[in-house]
Amino acid sequence: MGMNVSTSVLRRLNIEALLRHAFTSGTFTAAEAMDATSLTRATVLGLCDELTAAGWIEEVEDSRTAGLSRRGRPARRHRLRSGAGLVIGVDAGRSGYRAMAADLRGTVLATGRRELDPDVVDRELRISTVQDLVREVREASASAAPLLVTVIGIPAPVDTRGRSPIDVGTFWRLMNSGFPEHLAGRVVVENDANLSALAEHGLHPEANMAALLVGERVGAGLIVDGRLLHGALGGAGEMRFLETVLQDDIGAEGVGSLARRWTREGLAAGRESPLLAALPAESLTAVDVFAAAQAGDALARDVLDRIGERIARIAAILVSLLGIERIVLAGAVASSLEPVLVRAREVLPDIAYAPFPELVASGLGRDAVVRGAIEHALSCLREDPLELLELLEPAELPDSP
Amino acid sequence: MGMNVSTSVLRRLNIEALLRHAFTSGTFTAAEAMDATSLTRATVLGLCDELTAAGWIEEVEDSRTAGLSRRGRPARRHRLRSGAGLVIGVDAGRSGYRAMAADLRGTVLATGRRELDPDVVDRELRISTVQDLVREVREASASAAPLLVTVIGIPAPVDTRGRSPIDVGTFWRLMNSGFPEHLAGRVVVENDANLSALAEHGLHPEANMAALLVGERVGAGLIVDGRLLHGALGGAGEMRFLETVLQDDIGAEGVGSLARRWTREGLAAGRESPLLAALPAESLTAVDVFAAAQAGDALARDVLDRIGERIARIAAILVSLLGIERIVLAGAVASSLEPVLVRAREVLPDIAYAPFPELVASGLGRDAVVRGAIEHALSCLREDPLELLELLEPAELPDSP
DNA sequence: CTGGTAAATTCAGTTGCTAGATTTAATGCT
DNA sequence: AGCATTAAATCTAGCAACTGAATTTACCAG
Repeated sequence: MGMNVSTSVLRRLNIEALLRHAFTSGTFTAAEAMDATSLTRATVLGLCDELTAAGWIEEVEDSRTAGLSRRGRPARRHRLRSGAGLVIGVDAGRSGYRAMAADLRGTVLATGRRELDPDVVDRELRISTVQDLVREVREASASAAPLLVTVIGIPAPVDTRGRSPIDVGTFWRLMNSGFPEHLAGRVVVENDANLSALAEHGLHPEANMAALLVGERVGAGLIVDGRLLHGALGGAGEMRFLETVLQDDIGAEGVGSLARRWTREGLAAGRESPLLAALPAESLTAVDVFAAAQAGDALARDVLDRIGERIARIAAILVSLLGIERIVLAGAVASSLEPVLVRAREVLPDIAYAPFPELVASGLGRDAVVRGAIEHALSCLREDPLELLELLEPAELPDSP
Repeated sequence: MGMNVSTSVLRRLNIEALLRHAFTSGTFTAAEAMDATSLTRATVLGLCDELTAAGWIEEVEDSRTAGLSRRGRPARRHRLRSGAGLVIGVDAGRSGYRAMAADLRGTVLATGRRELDPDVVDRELRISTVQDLVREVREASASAAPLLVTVIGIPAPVDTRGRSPIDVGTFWRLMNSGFPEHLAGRVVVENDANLSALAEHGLHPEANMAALLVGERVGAGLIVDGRLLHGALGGAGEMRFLETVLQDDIGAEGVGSLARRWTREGLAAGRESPLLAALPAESLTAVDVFAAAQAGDALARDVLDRIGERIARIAAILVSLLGIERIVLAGAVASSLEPVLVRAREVLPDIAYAPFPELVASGLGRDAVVRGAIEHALSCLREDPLELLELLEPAELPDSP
């Protein structure tokens, strides 16, 4: 059809504003959109009709049927058509991948996962695994909607342009396996801790917050003044400095690693711990330590306390240097972290100044990164709805369904 | 005078784009503006005429007279009229104020200063001093141009909205003395270290850099991903965490303070230092220590080395946690800091990982904050040229020629 | 003086918004 | 049932402001 190729600047601007309103608010009336876009009713309704015809929004029950108004002519109501597009989030971790497909309202339609041998260094394999997984969740989502954005979280620094630095080994390069070139549509690569931060930010928006991804290593996703930080070479949130600053050689080791290390050291130093001593030292995990502490084991409790103190130190730095108000600990062990956090909150007043940051454990568990990926995909859309709309334009916008 | 009150959205947008181009590029031709704004020649020239009539831009010698083109009809050239507006920057320090007035191209037209007793706690006095000083530099600038923006740098945390937290004492509140309510026009309050960072950023733009203001206390201005960080309560750049992290009670003490402290401690511990021991302990300053080190005094050199090591620790944290690439040390002592920086660069490889940040001393000396204030004022204009244009509109933009 | 180049100017044509009048949809009161 | 009331949708003319193309201007070189 005769859809003008170079749609006027103004028109684009207005469509964008309306679409953004549709993304942010749920269902909306013309009057609300008029407030949001400062356009006339005539214009808003005209655009709504067009967007409806194009399939981006849909008309829902009017305000009276919905019980929202009593007098006067009922207002027509529209909302973003959740099925207008699909987004996919992938947590491309070291030892396994998780993916989710969601609609435009963030409703998860399908999930999938793959295990990977963390020690196998095979770029091709990682790429094809992600390709497979994306195809799988897309099919499982049973949605004919076009795939708008795919966000991939990787355990390596990522700069504002999605690139990872060349590290001494090949690890980062392996993790950031050039996904955009090997997947269809718009692909965004982001650091995993950053995505956790976005996930938590989505649940509880706060302008200055951090997510600490505490698995085998600690990595932070930092949100300051409402924006995610990347830094040179994507280095923001890197925690190696702890090594020299805290004058030990522990550095950025995470909860898993520290729990094992300090338990072994304690046992080697002859500490009594019937529960932990009974376990084979080689297969000892953080989960065992948490369980032992729960059961009252003194060594286990000490270990968790030390971990809590370390978290508190990190918190003290983040709150002072960056004005962080809320720190969320995420990762597989997040749900067990409460005893660690209790200790951290306890010592914080001794090593930092008020106001202290809120210290909480993530409720998202293993899904934090994937959820963040979905969240990020949706916020890309919210920020620039037109760009995406144009990505598909060839087939789109012609005739009403 | 029939200028439509609600000038069309599109028109505003285009004027803004053109004005921004005028701010960023120096002199420009219609063709350049067409590229920048993606408008037609007809439109660009129309807007140029209007803006010229309104006094915001001016026509300068054409491209042939300027020797820029040989063939064809010479292109008309325009540029921002530097005299169209005035900006003022103030460094409202604890013990004295400095101010500068500059035109729209950043050329300094006048400077002024006032000394203040740092121990006098008098809000009214501080306000009236700034009012005086602003009036003084404005008059000294001999410019009839309207004052568009005044930026004031203060030694207290300032959040994104220009507010300082209520501290335990009244110091911060005293520093942030509600200037916007007591000065004419648009007034922006910003932290002094942040302004130093902007000053350095203006001279040598780098997306990830920090300014360390090292006077009696250390404070950092942090620029990450090209943006200044503020954090909750304006706390970003706060260095108190050093106190507990480095396990000493020195905390955020600056070069001046540390030089005195460590020299006294050295002397008290019986270190030999004919040069420094000769000076009265009470009036000893950092300048004396720098001079002694220059003259070969061993104690003085040790003190400077220790300061250098401390700077290196801070650098190690900033580069790792935030991906900072360049750290500029600013403040009154900046010009003497080279020996400190030499030591800092020397130890950095031992306590941090490559790539190391560039460590340099500011060349701006005592003017760093005021310069940053001017820089910030101009970038406010660059970001949103229309807002300012509208602030004065009453007399402006009346009839078409 | 003429041809060539590159810009400025002019002007009709078009887009897409706004403002205001009119119409429509529903309820409540008499 | 009929009519007033409310609030929205729709229709219409009017207009601002941009684009595109044709035309004119400015200047140089030969």
